[in-house]
Amino acid sequence: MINRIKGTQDIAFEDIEYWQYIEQAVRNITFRYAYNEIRTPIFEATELFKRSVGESTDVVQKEMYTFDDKGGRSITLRPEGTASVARAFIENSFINLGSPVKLFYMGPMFRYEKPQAGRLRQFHQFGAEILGSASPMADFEIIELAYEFLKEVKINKTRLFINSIGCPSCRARYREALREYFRDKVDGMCEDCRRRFDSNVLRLLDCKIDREQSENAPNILEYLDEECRKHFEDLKWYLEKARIDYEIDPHLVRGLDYYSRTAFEIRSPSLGSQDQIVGGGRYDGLVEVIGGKSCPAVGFAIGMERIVMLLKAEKVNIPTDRNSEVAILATGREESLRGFEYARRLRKAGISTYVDVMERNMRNQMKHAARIGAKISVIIGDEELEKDLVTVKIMMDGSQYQVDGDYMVDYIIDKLRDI
RNA sequence: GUGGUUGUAGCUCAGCUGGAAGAGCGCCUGACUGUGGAUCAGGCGGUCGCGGGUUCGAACCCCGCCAGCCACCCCA
Repeated sequence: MINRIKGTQDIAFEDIEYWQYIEQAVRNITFRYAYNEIRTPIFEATELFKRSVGESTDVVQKEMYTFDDKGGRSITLRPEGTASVARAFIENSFINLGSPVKLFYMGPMFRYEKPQAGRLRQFHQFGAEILGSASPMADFEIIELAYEFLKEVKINKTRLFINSIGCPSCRARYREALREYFRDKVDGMCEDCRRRFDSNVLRLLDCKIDREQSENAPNILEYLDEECRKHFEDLKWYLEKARIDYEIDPHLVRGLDYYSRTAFEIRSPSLGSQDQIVGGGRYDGLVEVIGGKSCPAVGFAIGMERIVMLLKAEKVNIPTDRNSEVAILATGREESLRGFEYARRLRKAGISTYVDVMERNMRNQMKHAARIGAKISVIIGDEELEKDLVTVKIMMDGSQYQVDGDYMVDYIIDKLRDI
């Protein structure tokens, strides 16, 4: 027996309905916000992710699926979507389409991590990006879009956290202040913190073990320069006016290197420890880092399996169109031939039609028709064959009607309307 | 990557101190001569996660590995 790869999943039947529901919501919301879909390759040159995500991040250091292809090129299965979008933006000169460029994507991402509920090695993200606008209006729209998406799929109990991590120069000053603050504390802190003191001081803030140590730490918001502060104030103003509740979390430090100024997350109390469903922020430096002309940008990514988990946890009703509408049951060779003919007519009329292909008796065909949720069964036995009739059975109440074969399709369309 | 926990039929799970692999549900078939969700009967289906070891004998004990789950790390 060959099993699926660790951290991957097969999605079918009941589960696939959640995905189709979510994908439909993505299409609805992005259409209404006038975003354009982009599909990039799921693998890219390794260098792209090293440069954009950041050499020092966990994603690049230990979570990438990287291999050499037969030409000796280092290839990596994309661990996230933004880098590819930025690359495509530069490579195809989308900037000439007029700024800003609003894009969305959805699809599989790959990270070599230890799986647990809500965290997989192949997982799926829906993301949106605005490239070309430095305005807090763009930050606002991105957050609003994520917010409206959650409303669209009927997830309610979420909390939005925002922060600003400033521009590189604010951050440099803040880093100094943090080092000053932690200098005499770090020896008593956990091993990770001691390591991060040098490599990434900001990360000391969200250490769960040494939480109390950072309680009185300097707040990054007090180290923002005038422009960054204004940007953050404007974003908050738009959020407040739109009545989108937010909480400021000065410890919110996004993991990926390319973020600047706005960082935000949406978390849900209905999930376990993997409770973050949306992560996003501004990444004004990214496009330049991977070789384009400097271009401000902001975006988010939403974890689709976490949305599925939430829909289940919150018992959101998912519409289903899985049931076939009509099942064709025939009792013999000639009858079956006629059955296929009638099935073609029904399908041509756009009706989902199931044909039994098991050569079993009427009872068992009927049993199966009921099982798959057929609303109507069309019975073709020797009598119907001879008289060019069909017997139409309404499964819900068991009522039956003999109908001329030529009128069958119209008759069934009519009946389906009432069911 | 670290720690904990679980793994027996498609699903949910029994299986005593180590002594012939089971039930319910589902699936297929029949009772029903052309009619479903009911009943009854029969059948298919298991290398007991995998591999070693201990033992006369292992689903059960020991070791390793694999996979799921939980927490950490990190993140969506």
